[in-house]
Amino acid sequence: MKYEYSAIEKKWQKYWDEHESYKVEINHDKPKFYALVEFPYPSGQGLHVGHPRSYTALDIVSRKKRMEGYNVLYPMGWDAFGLPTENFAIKNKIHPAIVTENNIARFKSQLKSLGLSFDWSREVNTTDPSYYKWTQWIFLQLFKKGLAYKKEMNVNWCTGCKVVLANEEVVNGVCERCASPVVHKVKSQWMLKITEYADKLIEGLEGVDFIERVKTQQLNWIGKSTGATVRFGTTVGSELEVYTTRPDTLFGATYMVIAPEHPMIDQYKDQLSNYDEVINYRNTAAAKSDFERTELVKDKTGVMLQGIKGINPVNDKEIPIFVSDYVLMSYGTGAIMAVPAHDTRDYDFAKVFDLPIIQVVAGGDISEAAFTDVATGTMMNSGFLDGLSVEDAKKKIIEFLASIGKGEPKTNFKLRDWVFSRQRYWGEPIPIVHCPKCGPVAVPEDQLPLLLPDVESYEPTDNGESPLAAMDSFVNTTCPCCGAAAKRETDTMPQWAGSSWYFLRYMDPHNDDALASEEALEYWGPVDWYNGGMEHTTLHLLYSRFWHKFLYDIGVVKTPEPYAKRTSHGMILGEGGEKMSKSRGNVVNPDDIVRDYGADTLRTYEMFIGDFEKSAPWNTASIKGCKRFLEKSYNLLDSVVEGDAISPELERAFHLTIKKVGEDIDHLKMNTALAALMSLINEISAKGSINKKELEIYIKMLYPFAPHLGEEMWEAAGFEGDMTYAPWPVYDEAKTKASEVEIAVQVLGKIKSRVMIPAEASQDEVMDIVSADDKISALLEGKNVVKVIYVKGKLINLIIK
RNA sequence: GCGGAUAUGGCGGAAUUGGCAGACGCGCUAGAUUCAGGUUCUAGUCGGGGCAACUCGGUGGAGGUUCAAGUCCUCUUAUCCGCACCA
Repeated sequence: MKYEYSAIEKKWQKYWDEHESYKVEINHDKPKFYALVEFPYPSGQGLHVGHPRSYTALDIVSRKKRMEGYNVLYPMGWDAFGLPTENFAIKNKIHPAIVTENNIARFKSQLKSLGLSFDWSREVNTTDPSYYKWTQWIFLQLFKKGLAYKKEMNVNWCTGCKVVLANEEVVNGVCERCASPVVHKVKSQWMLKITEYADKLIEGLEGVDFIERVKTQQLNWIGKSTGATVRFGTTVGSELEVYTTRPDTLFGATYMVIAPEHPMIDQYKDQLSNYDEVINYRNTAAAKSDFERTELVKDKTGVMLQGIKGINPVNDKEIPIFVSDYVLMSYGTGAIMAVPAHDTRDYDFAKVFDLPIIQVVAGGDISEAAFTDVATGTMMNSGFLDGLSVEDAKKKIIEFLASIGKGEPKTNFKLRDWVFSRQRYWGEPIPIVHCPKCGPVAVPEDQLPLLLPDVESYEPTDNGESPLAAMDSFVNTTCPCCGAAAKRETDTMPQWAGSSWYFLRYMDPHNDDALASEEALEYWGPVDWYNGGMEHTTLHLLYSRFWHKFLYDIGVVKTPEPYAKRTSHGMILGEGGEKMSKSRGNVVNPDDIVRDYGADTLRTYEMFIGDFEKSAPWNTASIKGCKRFLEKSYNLLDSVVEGDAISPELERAFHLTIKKVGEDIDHLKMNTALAALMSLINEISAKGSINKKELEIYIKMLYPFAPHLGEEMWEAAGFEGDMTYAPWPVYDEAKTKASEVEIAVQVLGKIKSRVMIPAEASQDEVMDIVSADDKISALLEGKNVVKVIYVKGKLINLIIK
């Protein structure tokens, strides 16, 4: 029989659609399993071959879980707000909603052609007012709890997209999306206090099953450090507060540094004899782009303040204060105490300006480099701290500083609050009214969703105002609080908003009274397995954990963490091993592969391509191996014989394969699961026939990988019942063991022979068999066996003299 | 600079976690089938030596631990990915 993949795949896709095969409802009689993949941004380019890698992997997991009796929720939706759509709309004069609709239609038909077992009745779309109603609702809850606030601040302004970017979206000083230079602008922005959740976001990582590098990246991004604030005196009377993680080195502080933007510069303008020089330096530093600033890391620059000195609280010594751009206004207090002997950056600076370097922790060679090891050092040159370990010295100095009112313990984070405003059209309107009397007021919840108005032009404005600001009928309103004339907020939310909670909406997507019902949240939460890309570790994953933790705190969701388990897939690269991109011209379109080889072949190939977590280059030539494997599987139907039990010749192979395939799917090792199935079919081919029972088991194992083919074979072979819920085969551990095994015989660690032995043989019995082996007995001639190492069922190693 | 990962045939990649390196697939070679191309089937395919049984070498490089190392330790090289003056 010829494997007519195209007809088979269309037939079953239609069947699944008509029968709503993967639709699920709450069912308390079954254990639930919630599998989630990151929903795509429906771009104009259509599906990329990278998308199916993640979707197919969790599709396989989901299909197996259904067969194991789980009530499986595997949903899909659209993260559809965003700049590319808006830019396309501007360029082609089509409303972004229409563009979005078209793109979604294309994506959906592409996804359906891959045989993914999504419950399409739960499809969500972040741009749908019935969806963003709840995005806005969550924002209002944050606002009411004081976690959303407006602030005049220096923001990252992308000169290309004409939009404010979050810190997370700026990469090496350029826009992550369009690579245009990013400059700083002062604007009033909505902010979300993610920093308030910094500790909870760290603590929550302990209880979840995330791959290690995801946890590490989140920890690094949050960047918690513990130390102390220390208040130095100054010769102009006031105090200068610094943050340090090394209060133990206070005796070694030989100068101080403040950031160029530090307010004390202007505060003491009159006392500064070189004020002009300092301001000059400040302007030069400000003119440097983020990119230049990072490029010039090694060459320290700065200016000494003339007329003001710092006073070390521990010994009352006067020390100079410098202005330098290696100190950032945005971290700590914008000022540091410099301990060149024990900090690399201070050391570099001290060398440039020829400043004294006083060693206060023993160890290392201070003439060569700063000594920064905190684990081994002992304090020296430090008065009452001398002889203490670094750790003890930290405690003691903090106690001392506290007792004289000059300092206390302090924790700092690298994480900043989330810049939540965007001056663009295609996003959720922020539901706030600005009243001249009452200030910013929440739009009443019964008025949600606050709809995005139809506007003539979506063009971003050069002055940085949102396109919505030009629309008077939207802007002018009355204050919900006092009724006075007021103006609406015209900023919209960033794309990350809708994706920060979409997994909750899947649980109950059509609910108009709540983001999801209590029952649905209780039953489906948390997500049992979430797979997505590494590129979302510090953005989406962190943001959505933050929102979820907030919703937990206000009693909406039932678990403190949204995702019980998180895995990541590697990228699919172009044939040459480079990233697939339009400009390189190496993009593979999944539609072509489906047309030329079939969806099941594409699925199988993407799973077979290599280790799921690593990137792998695409290779069209290799696909045919997977096609052959599916053809061979299909051709099994031609050689079926009767039989209601696994035949003895294949018994062990089947039990081993059931075990291997099942375990490999659970660990996302799809490549080796497929290798095991290929080996099994090779054994079946060698035997020449397959019986009914064997075929049944084989189809069940093949089905999660190639569901269309699985269904077709299941039907053709006349098996009863719904393939989707056919019970997953079980193996018998005892039957995976062979009665006889071949072991390697080593002499002095080198393999010299192989012998067959009974699997349960003792070392003495094995020795008897080995001694009878011609090759070995020849080697043992005239020698003494001084030691024998026997590894059961694997090898025996004879040490002779 | 700091942190993490990776390095195995011509290629993608396996190796039950210290126990027979190269599973599975691609490609390649030879043969069969076919008018031919494609398909399919059979055999072979890490390198050196040998007609062969066999033998020697071999997991980026250099050392080490061990009866035994792709796997553990030390040093080193290359590539990729994070972070990047966070005090």
